Amino acid sequence: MSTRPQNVKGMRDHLPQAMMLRQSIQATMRTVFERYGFEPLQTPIVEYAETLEGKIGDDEKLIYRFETEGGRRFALRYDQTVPLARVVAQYQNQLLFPWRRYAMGQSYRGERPARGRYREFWQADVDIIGSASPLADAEIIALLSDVLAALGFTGFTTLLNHRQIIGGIARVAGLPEAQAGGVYRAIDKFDKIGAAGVRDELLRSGIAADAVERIITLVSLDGPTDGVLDELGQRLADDARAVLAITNLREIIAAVRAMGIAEARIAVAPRLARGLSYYTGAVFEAVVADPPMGSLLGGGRYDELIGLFAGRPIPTVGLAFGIERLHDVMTELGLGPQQRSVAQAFVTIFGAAQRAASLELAQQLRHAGIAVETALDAGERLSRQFQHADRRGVPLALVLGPDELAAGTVVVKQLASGQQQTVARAGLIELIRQLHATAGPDGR
RNA sequence: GUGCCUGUAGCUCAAUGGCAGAGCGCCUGACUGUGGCUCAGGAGGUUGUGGGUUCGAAACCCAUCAGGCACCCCA
Repeated sequence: MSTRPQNVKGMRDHLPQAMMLRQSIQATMRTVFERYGFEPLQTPIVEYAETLEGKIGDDEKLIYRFETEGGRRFALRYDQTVPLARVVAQYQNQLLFPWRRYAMGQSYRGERPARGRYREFWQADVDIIGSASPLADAEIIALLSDVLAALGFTGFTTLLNHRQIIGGIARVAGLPEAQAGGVYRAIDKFDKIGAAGVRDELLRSGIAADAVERIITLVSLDGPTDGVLDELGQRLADDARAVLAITNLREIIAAVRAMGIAEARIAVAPRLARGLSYYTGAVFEAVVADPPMGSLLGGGRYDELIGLFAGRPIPTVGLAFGIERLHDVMTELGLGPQQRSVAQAFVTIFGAAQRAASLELAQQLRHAGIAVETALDAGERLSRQFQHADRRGVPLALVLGPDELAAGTVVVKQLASGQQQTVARAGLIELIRQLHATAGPDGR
């Protein structure tokens, strides 16, 4: 190995500062997921290539594949939904449905990396497997609202649509199924290129002008949830599947309201198309206006995918949080824990004569549940030890010198302010906890 | 996968074909029980990498790697 050290393109190293945020994101999610009764599941990153092939459509070229000497073909998972389908099929007789499970882990896609998009990325998936009830959809939407709120987001909106509303729009415009895919892709860009841009794109793809206008009118619908649904109901009244879809959305929204989700948090958006490859019912995603970032999460109902593996229909609704995007956006917004160090206190070593006593003090604190970093060089000047602790972002430095040892006390110095106090050993743990509890927003 | 932009010290950036620099950061000391401030001094570069053009390349050309932006698609 003489080459320069270099991480693989599109795959990130997460240094401690970033990891503290990532771990807090995951811990927050785990707490909320379990509060909604979801159980953890973990599956291997590697699957047999055949398991993944034929499930996600044209994007199969993005799957990382490799082959062993013996000719076994493997693939890195592309998402956590297909592995879920495999697990459901494989352990059908051990699982109780409806089954709520969550999974956090990395997936891999050979895409061109960009901001908020990486070749290795973590997702947190939650799914309710084996229920067609609109209450299941509503549970997922309520959960995602709680997760985003718990992470500190205040300005997010969950956009809702339904696969059969989009399908109905295409059908009402008189488009054959073959042309529908292009229409979906065009209208999904609505937020990016606007109504005029979508109109241009549709016209350029050869769709008749009057059909284009009908589509634009429908996908431009915006405003209060019930108003949009009423309007859709009138304009799509001739399409039976769309009518059912609208009823379904009304049921979901009624349940979401019953769960107390604020009206401002949700919006019916006929322009939301998403990757429609396996979605069959409601689809949703959450977006923040500032900073601009693609969707933070996306999901929907897919009643057929798991059946491909299980051999019988298993209706499922779920979503995936994009941990990379949450991480990037939260970093830009300054959300999440601001602490720079996991350690709450730094135990200095005054000199060789106090080394043993300092180590003993550190252990005493650790066993009391306080995260402690110690100095490692008894010969280092105290000033250097303070400097090191402060640079590391440890809020407190403890000094156990000859005077303190003689008096049975410890000096506790708050590095941010420089204030220090001398406390009896008996009161030390209480003082540290107190200072930690009253620490400012930067953990100090 | 396609197109465009960028890459110089740890970081942010100068130097437009002619001696590789600044600010911040870092190290040492002033300061042997107290970091940040101040002052003095110091270290740090294969100009992403490889090739080419040229008397001479950080600069121009080609390739490659990495990052960003727009497509495509998505978390």
